[in-house]
Amino acid sequence: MGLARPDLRPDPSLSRAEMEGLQRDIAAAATFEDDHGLDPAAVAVEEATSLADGLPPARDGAQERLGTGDEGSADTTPDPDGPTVVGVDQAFLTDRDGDRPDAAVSAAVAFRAGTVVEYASATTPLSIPYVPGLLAFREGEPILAALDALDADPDLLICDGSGRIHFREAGLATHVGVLRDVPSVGVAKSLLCGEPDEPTVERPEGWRTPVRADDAVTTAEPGTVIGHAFQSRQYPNSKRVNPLYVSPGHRVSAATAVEFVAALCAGYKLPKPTRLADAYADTVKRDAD
DNA sequence: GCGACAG
DNA sequence: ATCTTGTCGC
Repeated sequence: MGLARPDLRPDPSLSRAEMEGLQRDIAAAATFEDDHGLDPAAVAVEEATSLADGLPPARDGAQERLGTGDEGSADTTPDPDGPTVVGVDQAFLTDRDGDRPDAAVSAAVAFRAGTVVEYASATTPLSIPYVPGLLAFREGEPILAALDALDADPDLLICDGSGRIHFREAGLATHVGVLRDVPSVGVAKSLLCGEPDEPTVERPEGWRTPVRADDAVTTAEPGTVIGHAFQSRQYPNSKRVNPLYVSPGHRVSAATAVEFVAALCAGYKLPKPTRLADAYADTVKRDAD
């Protein structure tokens, strides 16, 4: 599957102003409404049962297909032809004294009927530094490379970062979703911009509140709902867990984006596709040492 | 000029 | 994001 919008693909030599202009074009091409035909219940993963949450062995190849689910058991509604949800995340190799070039290890983990069906990864040299608001220019290409290494065709992408919760409504999830024209959702662990309707501290599991555009969001009317703060996990006692900030990437509404994430967290803070992609990227990274 | 800012 | 061991709690 190639790019749906090659005209919106960033050139590595863009100036900052040009990157921001491209983000406005990407936001204009994005759809923040439901256009996927997916039912959150159909993408749900099994609730955490025991300690059976392992990873497969990281092999030399860039990808690996699994014939049968190797984690958990698809006892409820084992629909082999159900929608494919893909989680993407990255690990980084930093340049300690010129030993090796800076690089990103991107991992994509595909789920169907609540279980893993494929792992893929790609290692990409990094040139652009991290700049708040321009994350997609650093991580977008590496993520697309990992998706290229995946045989599965994603029906929904779960990205680690913001989507519509962004200065120009074009965060990482929106960037990747629009370029591939795949429904996508952004899941961030901290808030880039916007204002939650209510304070988010010490909320019970399952709690959520809208995040509205504030003055920092230059492309939306102030007050527009651009995402949600969502308490995916909380402990009865002791330490408190921070909420997630969920926002539409492309072809998903703010309300449905939270429903997808709620169906994918299964008792953990992060969606399972994200957790496994994170762990797989780390595994591949370690093997590179 | 300062603040504030996903990963 | 990354540099890093143990440790407290469910």
